[in-house]
Amino acid sequence: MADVADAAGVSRALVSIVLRDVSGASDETRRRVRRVADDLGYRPNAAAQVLRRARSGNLGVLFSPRYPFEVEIAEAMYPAAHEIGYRVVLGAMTLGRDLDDAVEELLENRCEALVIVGVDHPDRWFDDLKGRVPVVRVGWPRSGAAVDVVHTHEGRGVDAAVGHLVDLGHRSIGFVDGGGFPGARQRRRGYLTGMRRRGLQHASQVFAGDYTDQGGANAALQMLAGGELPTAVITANDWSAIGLLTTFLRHGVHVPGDISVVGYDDSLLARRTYIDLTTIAQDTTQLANAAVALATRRLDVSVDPPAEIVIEPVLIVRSSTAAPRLAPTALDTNTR
Amino acid sequence: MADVADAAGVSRALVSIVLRDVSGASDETRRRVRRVADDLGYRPNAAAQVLRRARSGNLGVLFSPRYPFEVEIAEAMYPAAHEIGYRVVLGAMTLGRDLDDAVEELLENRCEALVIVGVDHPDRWFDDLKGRVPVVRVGWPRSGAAVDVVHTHEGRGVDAAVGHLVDLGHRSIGFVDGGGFPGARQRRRGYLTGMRRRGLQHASQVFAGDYTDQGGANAALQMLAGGELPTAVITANDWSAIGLLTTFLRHGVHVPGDISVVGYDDSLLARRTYIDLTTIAQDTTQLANAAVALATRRLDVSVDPPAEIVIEPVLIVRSSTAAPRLAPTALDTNTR
DNA sequence: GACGAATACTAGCACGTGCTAGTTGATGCT
DNA sequence: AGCATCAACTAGCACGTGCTAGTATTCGTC
Repeated sequence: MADVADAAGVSRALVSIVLRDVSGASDETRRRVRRVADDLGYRPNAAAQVLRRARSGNLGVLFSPRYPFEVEIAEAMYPAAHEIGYRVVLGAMTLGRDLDDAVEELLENRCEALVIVGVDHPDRWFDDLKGRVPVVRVGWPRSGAAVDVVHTHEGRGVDAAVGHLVDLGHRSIGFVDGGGFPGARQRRRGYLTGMRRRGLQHASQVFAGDYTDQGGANAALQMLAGGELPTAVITANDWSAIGLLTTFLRHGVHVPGDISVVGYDDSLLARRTYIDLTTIAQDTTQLANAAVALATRRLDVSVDPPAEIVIEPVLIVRSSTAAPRLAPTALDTNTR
Repeated sequence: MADVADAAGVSRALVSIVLRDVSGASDETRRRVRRVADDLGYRPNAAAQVLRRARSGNLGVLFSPRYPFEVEIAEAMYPAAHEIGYRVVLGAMTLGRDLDDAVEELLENRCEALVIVGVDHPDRWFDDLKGRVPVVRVGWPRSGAAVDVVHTHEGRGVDAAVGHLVDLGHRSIGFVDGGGFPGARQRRRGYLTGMRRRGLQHASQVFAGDYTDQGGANAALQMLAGGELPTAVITANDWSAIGLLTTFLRHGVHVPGDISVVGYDDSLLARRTYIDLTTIAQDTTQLANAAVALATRRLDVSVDPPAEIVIEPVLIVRSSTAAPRLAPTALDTNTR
């Protein structure tokens, strides 16, 4: 900056004024300083800016790159944060780099608030962290921790899926569970409640799962081994649905001919024409905007009661669901 | 830091000495200062450190979250960078946030070097950028730009795949192209050369693709529409293979019964038991280590000739490839 | 022509840290 | 005792920026 000032023949302070776009410089000087800065390839030093300014403008986003839905949320954080003048700092949790490492780094970078996507940790941990920096959890319903939370109304989405399938004529509807992952319990509850509400509690079947495609594949194998298949399956997320669907196809079970499949998340994969999965959409843009809103609100007023923003899910009907066949078909489960 | 110094009854400089773990403090004081720092929840200010130190220790990694293989590379950068005392700063290219924005941000964060994963841009752009900061490209073979490059020996991997299929007895082997994406041209050339070397140039068939699952799915549809299927297909990457494979399954074409499929990358998805894809492995750990090595070498000696590190690919045989059926089968392409 | 007000610009401190150049006090050696 | 050496510690500057408090200069008004 001093170089720019010298080259333009003005003071360092004036360069600062011009580059920050605040009043206090004539249009002509403004143009000259801008030109000199460009010519010299000047680039502001973010470290010095953070040091000097009270605020860093950094918003830390913690996520696991190996879970595609978390990646989608992280992506959606960019426009959401940018809109209100914050910049996103990604904190990836990968092998050999756990949550604590990632948090430590973000705090050292003076992130003003943290958005934590899909992390399961003891309430106490969140309470401790919350004492040091505003924290917003995304994708996980309110727990015992007094932390701001944004999530979709998990249960209602699954309930809508049950309704959709029942309307199509299905009665035997299975559910692939999400294990201990974010929102999984709520989705399972939504399924069980939805079935009960329609007098189908006796037809409820929950299969183990863990939000991964592999888990979905295993669930499919379990169904195939169990004799009679349900006529429809709702899965805890899209990835489970992909694994399940692919495994069914591999065994000659047609979707939706033999069995209907519903996912959850409306991830990019679900929209592919060759998958074309009926699924429950979580609006990542809305989730991200809400998360940013909560985080920045905490910065202004340190309101005590933790907030909870619930986004409405929307059922997206594609071609992986259809009416069940009237007569049960002999299944060729030995195809491979 | 001043607070810690006051609380411990020592000077600020001594606290700095203790926390940086350099000589110049007694063991007893060391312990006391450490305890006080912990009690006060002291956390070094990264901005101030960067400002004061000559070097930031930051290594910028540019990638697109929507391409899973790039995400895997980015993940692998963490241990590679950490090992030599660098910290990774992720620069994500997403919708509405292009390469230039991401680069700008990383430079403002005073990244000492940039690792650019799978970006196609004019040579001139890289040459310009290179003038400002050391740049290493990952996953893209050397181009006209005088920039350090790390990639696998693309062609050799595909050639090995052709050999594997020919050994199994295949003669009609198709290839799904990767369009203009990183390494695609080299992979296609490897295929064509591999076929020619084995006297099968007349049986070469290249189908359009773009490294996406959707592209693979389209290629499969094109093959199905084209009448006689090849007995095996090599795809430009795993995602193309997934789309292709799923589409085949959907149309009642069994893999590997009716057609063998080979991918490229050995991504996490290829390893799933329900996919179990024969594929050409790119060692992300090796790629990441090489990238870090090149980047830091540039920092020490500004050597002129751009370096190129080529990693050997390895063919991983799984269950998506098998010997072709002797008699051509009537294909039920109307199943759905 | 004097004066207040507005405009255009500058001097210099502060942010939190690393590091150089010290100072102090103890120890060993002649 | 006198001196060199060393460990243990401290004072204070510098990094690049933002911002407050200031100084010239111009302009409009009576």
